[in-house]
Amino acid sequence: MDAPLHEWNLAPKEAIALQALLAKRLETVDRIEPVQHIAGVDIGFEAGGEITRAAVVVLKWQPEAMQPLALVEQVVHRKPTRIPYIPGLLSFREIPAALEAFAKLTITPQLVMVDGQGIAHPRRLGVAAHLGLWLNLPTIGIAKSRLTGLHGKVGNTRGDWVPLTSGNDVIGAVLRSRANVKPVFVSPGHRLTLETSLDWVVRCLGRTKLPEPTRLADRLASRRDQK
DNA sequence: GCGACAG
DNA sequence: ATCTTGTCGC
Repeated sequence: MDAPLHEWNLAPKEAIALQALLAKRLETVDRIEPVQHIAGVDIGFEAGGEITRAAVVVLKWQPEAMQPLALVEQVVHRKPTRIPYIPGLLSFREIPAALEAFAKLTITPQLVMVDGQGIAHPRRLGVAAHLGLWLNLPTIGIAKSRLTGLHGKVGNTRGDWVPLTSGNDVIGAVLRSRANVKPVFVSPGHRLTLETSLDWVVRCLGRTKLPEPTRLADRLASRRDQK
């Protein structure tokens, strides 16, 4: 990569231009190694937003076991927040802390699930897509609400989904991950198709709304007694 | 000009 | 995201 990826304090105008450039580097086909470990990422804020907190969990994928996902590593990393939240520019605020958290891991996952959008973004570079480029790993965005795109009604059966579109493009899916609960917005980030992304999200679902990787990362982040 | 707007 | 208790429902 030779574009100024190291810039996390760009003015909004420059950040927006960089997103458009980086989006062209995303790989939209499956390029994923045999999955042995899956990471889940969740970023939150403390002290009125002054501190950014990144929580990363690594789960072992063992499809033949009764419990196919087992927690094997977890990291919580904090660092001062540099820029405010601006819709569409979330990755510039969250990724610095996420990268430092990943640097602390002893295991390198083959797949990463992120709390936020993948390509379901105005310039096709949500936080999951942006992070995928940095890590050079397949990523999937799982967001709890919509940022952009249009969609029809989703069935109420677990696994039902409808496409999330932008003009003639399908940029993601609205997935009913659990009956009677608001659906989640799934979109590929880097090195995966939407179909493969949905497969993995569904495979990682327990009886909860969020797939295990991001659910456990969320839970880890909210625990008040981590070191 | 008027809304919408991931976390 | 975060500030925050109890409470309704499967």
